Amino acid sequence: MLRYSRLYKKSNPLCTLVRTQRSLSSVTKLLKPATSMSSTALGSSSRGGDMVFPRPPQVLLSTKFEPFDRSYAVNNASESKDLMNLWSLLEACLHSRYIDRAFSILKSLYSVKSHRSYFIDDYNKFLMVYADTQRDMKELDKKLFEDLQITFPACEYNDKTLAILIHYALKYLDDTHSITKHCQTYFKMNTNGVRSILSNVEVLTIQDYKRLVNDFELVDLQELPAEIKPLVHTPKSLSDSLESVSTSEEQPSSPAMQKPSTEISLDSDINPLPKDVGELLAVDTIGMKVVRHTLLGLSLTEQQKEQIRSFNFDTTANLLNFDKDKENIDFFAIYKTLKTEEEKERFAKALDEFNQERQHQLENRATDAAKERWKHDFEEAKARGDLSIQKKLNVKLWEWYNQMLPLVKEEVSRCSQVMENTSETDDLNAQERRQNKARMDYGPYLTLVNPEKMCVITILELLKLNSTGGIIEGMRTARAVISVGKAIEMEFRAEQLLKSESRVFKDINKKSHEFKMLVQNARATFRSMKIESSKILWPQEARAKIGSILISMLIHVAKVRVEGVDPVTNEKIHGEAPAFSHGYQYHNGSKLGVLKIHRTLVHQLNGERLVAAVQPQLLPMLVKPRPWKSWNSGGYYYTQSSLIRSKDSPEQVAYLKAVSDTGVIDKVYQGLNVLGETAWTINRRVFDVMSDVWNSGKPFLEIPGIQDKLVLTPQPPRESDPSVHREWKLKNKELANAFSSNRSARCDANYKLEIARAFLGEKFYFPHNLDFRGRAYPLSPHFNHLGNDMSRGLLIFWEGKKLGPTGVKWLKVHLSNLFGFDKASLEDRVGFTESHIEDIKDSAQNPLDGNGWWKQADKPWQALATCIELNEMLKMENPEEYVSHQPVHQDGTCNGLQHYAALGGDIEGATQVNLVPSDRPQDVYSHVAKLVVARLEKAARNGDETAGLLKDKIKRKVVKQTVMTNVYGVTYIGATHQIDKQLSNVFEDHKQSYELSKYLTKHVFASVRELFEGAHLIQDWLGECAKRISKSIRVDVDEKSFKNGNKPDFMSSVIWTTPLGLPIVQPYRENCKKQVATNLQTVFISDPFAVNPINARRQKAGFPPNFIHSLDASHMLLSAVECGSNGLDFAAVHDSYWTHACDVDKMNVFLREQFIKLHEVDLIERLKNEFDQRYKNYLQILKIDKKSDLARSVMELRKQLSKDLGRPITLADEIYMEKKRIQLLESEDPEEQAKGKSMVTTVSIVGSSQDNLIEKSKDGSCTLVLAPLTLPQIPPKGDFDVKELKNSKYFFS
Amino acid sequence: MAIRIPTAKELRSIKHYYGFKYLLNSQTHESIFQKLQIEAKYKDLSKLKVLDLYPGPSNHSALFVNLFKPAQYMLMDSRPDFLRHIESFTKGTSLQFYKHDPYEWKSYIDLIEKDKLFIPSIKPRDLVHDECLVIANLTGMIGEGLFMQWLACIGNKNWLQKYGRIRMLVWVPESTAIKVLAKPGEQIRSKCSVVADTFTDTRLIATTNSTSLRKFNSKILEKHEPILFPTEDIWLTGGKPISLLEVTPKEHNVDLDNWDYVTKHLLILKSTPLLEALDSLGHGAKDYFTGKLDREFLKKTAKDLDTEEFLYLTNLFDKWPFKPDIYMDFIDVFQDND
DNA sequence: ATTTTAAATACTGATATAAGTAATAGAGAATCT
DNA sequence: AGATTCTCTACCGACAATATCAGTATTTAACTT
Repeated sequence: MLRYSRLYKKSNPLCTLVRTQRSLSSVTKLLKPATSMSSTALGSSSRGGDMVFPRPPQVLLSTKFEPFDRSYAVNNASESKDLMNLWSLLEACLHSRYIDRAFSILKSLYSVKSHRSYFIDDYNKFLMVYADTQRDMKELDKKLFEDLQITFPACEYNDKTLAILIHYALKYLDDTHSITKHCQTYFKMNTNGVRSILSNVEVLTIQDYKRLVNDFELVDLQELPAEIKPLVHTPKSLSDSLESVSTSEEQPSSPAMQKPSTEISLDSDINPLPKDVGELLAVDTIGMKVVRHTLLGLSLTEQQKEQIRSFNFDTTANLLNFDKDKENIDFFAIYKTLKTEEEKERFAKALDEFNQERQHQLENRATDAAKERWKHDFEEAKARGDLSIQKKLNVKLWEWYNQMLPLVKEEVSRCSQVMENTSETDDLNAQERRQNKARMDYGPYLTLVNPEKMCVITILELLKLNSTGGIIEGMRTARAVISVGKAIEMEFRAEQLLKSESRVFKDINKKSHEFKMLVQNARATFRSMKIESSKILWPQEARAKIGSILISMLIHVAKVRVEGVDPVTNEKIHGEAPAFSHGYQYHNGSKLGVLKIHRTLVHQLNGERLVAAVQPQLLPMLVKPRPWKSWNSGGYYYTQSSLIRSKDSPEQVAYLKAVSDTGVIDKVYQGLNVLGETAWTINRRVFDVMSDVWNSGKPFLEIPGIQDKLVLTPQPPRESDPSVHREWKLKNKELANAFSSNRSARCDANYKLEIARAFLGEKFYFPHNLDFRGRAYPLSPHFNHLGNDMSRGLLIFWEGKKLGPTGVKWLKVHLSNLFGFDKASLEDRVGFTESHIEDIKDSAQNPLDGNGWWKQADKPWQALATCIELNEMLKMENPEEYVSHQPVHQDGTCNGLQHYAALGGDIEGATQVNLVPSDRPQDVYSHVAKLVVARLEKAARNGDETAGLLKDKIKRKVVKQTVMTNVYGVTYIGATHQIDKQLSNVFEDHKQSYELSKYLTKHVFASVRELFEGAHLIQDWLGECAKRISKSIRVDVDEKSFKNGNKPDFMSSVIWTTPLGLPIVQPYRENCKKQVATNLQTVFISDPFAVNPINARRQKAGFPPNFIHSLDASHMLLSAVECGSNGLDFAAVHDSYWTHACDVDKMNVFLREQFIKLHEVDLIERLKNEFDQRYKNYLQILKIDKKSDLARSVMELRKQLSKDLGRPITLADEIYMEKKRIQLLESEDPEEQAKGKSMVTTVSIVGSSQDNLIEKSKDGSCTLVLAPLTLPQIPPKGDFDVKELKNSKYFFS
Repeated sequence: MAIRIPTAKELRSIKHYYGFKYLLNSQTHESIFQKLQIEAKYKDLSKLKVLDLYPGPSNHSALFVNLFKPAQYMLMDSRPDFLRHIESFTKGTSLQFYKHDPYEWKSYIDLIEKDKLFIPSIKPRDLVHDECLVIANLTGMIGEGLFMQWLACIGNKNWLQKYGRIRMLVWVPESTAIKVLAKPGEQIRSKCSVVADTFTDTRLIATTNSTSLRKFNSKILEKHEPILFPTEDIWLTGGKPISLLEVTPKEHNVDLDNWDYVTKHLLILKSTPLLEALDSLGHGAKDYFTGKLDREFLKKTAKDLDTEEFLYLTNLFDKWPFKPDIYMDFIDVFQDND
């Protein structure tokens, strides 16, 4: 073992860790005591009733910069980074059972003092694996004793440790007496009660619970966790089936035993499934029979019944229908025909049961499925004797797979050898030794997923990345290696979850529906716990390394038949070449690693459908997403996703984790769950039309046509002028650009259609998560309701609702809106639709052969869908009876400005964005255009020629983009470009139009400012706050960042809490990327755990829009919750809310109520209070007049101090002193407090000065001083009262 | 009559130099011209046409005219801060001034073909052009890039080089000179030194006497015996050192496209043995080349290769039946269209 | 066996790369003298 | 302290430069006492 730790030291962060200890401790000593900061929390949180604005939890307001939460309670960036790496490595080693190395990692973890109190968690993980391998209780006890007494004396066991001991006692001891004795002891040792021990469901199995309760009667049933109870003690009605089930392991396939209480005839074709899939499956197959039975029991047509009878409910064989020629059951069609609610419910239940299983398969067996397809095609080809030169793609892939597999296995076993130190180390040359050393780094990760899967993943990832990253026939190496690494990691997590789940539940069989539900419930809980416990992500470096290893193996084996021309004989010759080739390309003088795909393979890929590459883990879900319960538990079942998409910012995650389980963001969870629970299906009619268009290969609307290969223009003669050459190059780049954007557009459309096809007739859901501002996005890429018009046109609600009187109206309005006719009153919009009834009918009936009216719409596909819906409706005798599935949108009119107007209280602005009731919708863009024209006219009257030239040219369109982007803080120059784009249509001369644009931009800005005066003051205020915060200094700033005795790095990002309690951390920091060596090349990646200096510019520019977005996100989630709890189906695209036509009126009321509720509180004041708390005691650097009294006294003190110190005083010294002063002031000890009060520092002098210090006196010489961070005063608010919104029907319309 | 040489005093009003550096010591200039043996290279000075690009303060221009009285001496510059200066001091002299941007290819077309103000004679390529000389200062920020393009023009035989092998005297930053003059085996051996080797004879005529002098190839220093001048002679002071190169185009017959591809790619892995480095040339390159080259050669690295060896590899590459499409060798910049 | 010293290795940071500054030009921050 | 030169340039979803070497830090080995 000593040897291991030696080896380990050699190549791991441990050494740096130990190194930094010395310098660290001095820093840690200076930190304020932990108690001092929690007292700064905002009052006591009296949370009553419907609290929309919970107080932010205390941790958020700590003035101490805490990049990580409790388990990351480390405040040194490099240390925390090492910790993350160590954890990741520990996890990997434990999974691969490298006990010794794991133990040495534990030792290094133990040596990190700041982490000491959480060390037991790591130890427990180790203990579990250790116990598993040791198989002897005595040994285990001894080991534990030794470890805790001698090796890790400062570490104390906890209840989980005891749970582990109990579990293994139950497992390894065989006589009742010793089990009882052991367990009794363990229970007595509890630290937080027996219940706490028993709550470790990820340790104890159901069997354990049963034995503890029933057999040994060591604990009472009441002590068990709620979800477990029913499984251990089953109600009478279920006990029979349970009884038979629990013994079924001994008698696996006795037909008699498996006869369930329901009356399904059981055929004897229960295929025992491969062992590793787990017993669950075998049983579920029976479950599927139940599903079929249930479905057949519904009132269906004979045809439908026949469909169901012949449908293979075996999910391993029949997952999603990616087959073009095969028709799956159209569940949606069946569902629609059901008459009674009762039947619908029964159907839903059965479908759900079936889908539960399918979802499980989808997420878990994705790679296997791909492999099976290859194999199938290969064998088919072999059977036909058709292994011709132009092999089918899948045949090739299967061959590659088979050649790659042994290489991977070899490498994996090498890694294992190195890890176990069984390899011969003596007679190795330097090269091999180095390689082995590298294996120490990536080995633990490479051994986690089985080689078969890794091969498949590698192949799939590379194919998927074809033609990405601007490479014409290939991809960027950096992207490839990381993608493969990530995919492996994802697979590992899913596998790990599945394995441990079946471990816990393996003793259980389930037959009856109720019992199954119980198990499901317990499983969900279990999953959540499990997911939470595996919080550690692999370091980017490890991903890149294993990715590169696998890719280089694939490169090595993957060959394609190629054709070439012999330059001498000019004959065609054939040969074999690697399918992938690693090389480089230059871009603006920078090298870029490239993985080229051979042209023949690219052509083949272009011909194939993209089925192979669709990432099956991230499709829409067949069952309701797992509800969000904590920061990383929700969404898919086996694929881990986190509540927010943090941009590699540990800070964001830390703040999120801190509130995750405190209940303050429950509204966020609820809102997301509502979004996730909306069931969708594919609009088959629209799909059919699209499919026709697609297959024609011709360009149509936004679908680009099929294109042949890229043809570049021939090179001009060498001796032509350089400018000609330049033209040629540009031309080619343009061609390539057009080609690849066309290609990617067609790919994108292809993905969408493929996914839509697979989900035809299915019921599915979109799991959501949030971006860092709190806006919601579906997790499934490619195809979702946030997509383009095409995606949206394909989607309808699964549930249908009768239109009713208002529904008819709203459906008509919807169509009008889709045509861009949305500035008129609702009545006029209805009129618009009614005046096109014939067009609608034509469009619906002959979408492609008719007049194609729908194609003229702004959003043609959605318009087509709505036309079809309207057409069906019109067929009804009473249109109000029509059951509609079409989502109807209500869009905020310039939502950002709506929030700004509400914050700023601008009456005129509020009117223009429809916060004020009106009989017509206001159009802010036209209004701004009007204001601009007025300005121009005035200027023209004063003899301004430019104004005269422009004043007739100002249309809504010219200003629209600028007004819109103004909310996002567009700069003067950016806006000029936008306007120039518009004006260049009117003015021929480039120069002139640009000049005019510059001029016009000024007026547009001024007009917007005039209209939204209050809003702009707030925008400025937000910007100023962000600027000051991001340029502020924490008193316990890292000493290392005082590089040249100058300013330290600024480290504080802007952090705030949304009205829903979600903490938001702006992630903008300088990106410090480093080169990391991999097998293929070095790649340039940023370390996600590093904490870098702030990017003040982006912090400042980003804060105003981000703050507004955090508000609109809150508004959306609040509305979602409200709609959800009132039984509405709800979906949203940020500021466009969707529901059934009949519910639009209700939704509108809800969303207005929620908006009012949101803005009733003075959000800006709330924000300032939060800032004042959070950034209390932070310092800023100010420029003050050198001649002022204040400056003089500061200089005086500095002189004095430097005399005492015997050297010139630095900024660092001043900060240090201030830190001391604050420490004293916050001390418990009154004596120290008094000392603090009497202490005078440069900061205290400036702080106590009453002057307005803000950067005055530009002239005259200035001096820099430190001052406490102060934020500017909140600008005055206008008179608009948000309550007026209540009756504004055009607010969202 | 001699042209007055601008003094340092009158240059004081010029504020912006766009990063350009000029040697202002007339004495040094004179010895440079001496060393260059202008009279020997341009036998008939009455036919000599000189194009002076980015002349800036232009005191070397005045000196040149005074010394050699060429048939024509054309200055080309367009930097606002220099315009006034050049205009005023060329007035009434035989110096001509063309107010266009030497960076633009179009400027040359305009000068020669449209305005017909400077017409180089067309000379056969077997000899160096003896009636035309280009003097340029490329010490500014864009300088190095432009210099490399001019070298490429020599390869392409286009731009001014289409009139014959026109010699160029180019002021460049010292770092560029060091790079260009690197020889096989050196650490800094790079594409541009291979280009210079292949298409030109390049001599170091003069360079700043600075500490970084040692970074030059010592053999080159020995052979070329450049004139050394102190840093103080450089106008704007305090900047980086500069060097003067004499670039004499060579006649060549190189398969440029393939050659460019091969050298570019091999030099990325310039210290990796060819055995490995060659593989980055395309799918299966390693197999192809290892079959064609002997083991010892494959142990060499790209930075060790001389011109001939690069040409040999280019030839092999061209004969490769499965060679990749060398015109697809660029990256398609991701651009958003919203 | 322990300490000292030299050699070997690992790690970090700097620099060069290609070769029209893509089309645009002004504000604000960072760096240099 | 003051001028000059970089760096961006509307938010989010989003997606990325690399080889080489000099110089330093650390480890290993070699050697001495």
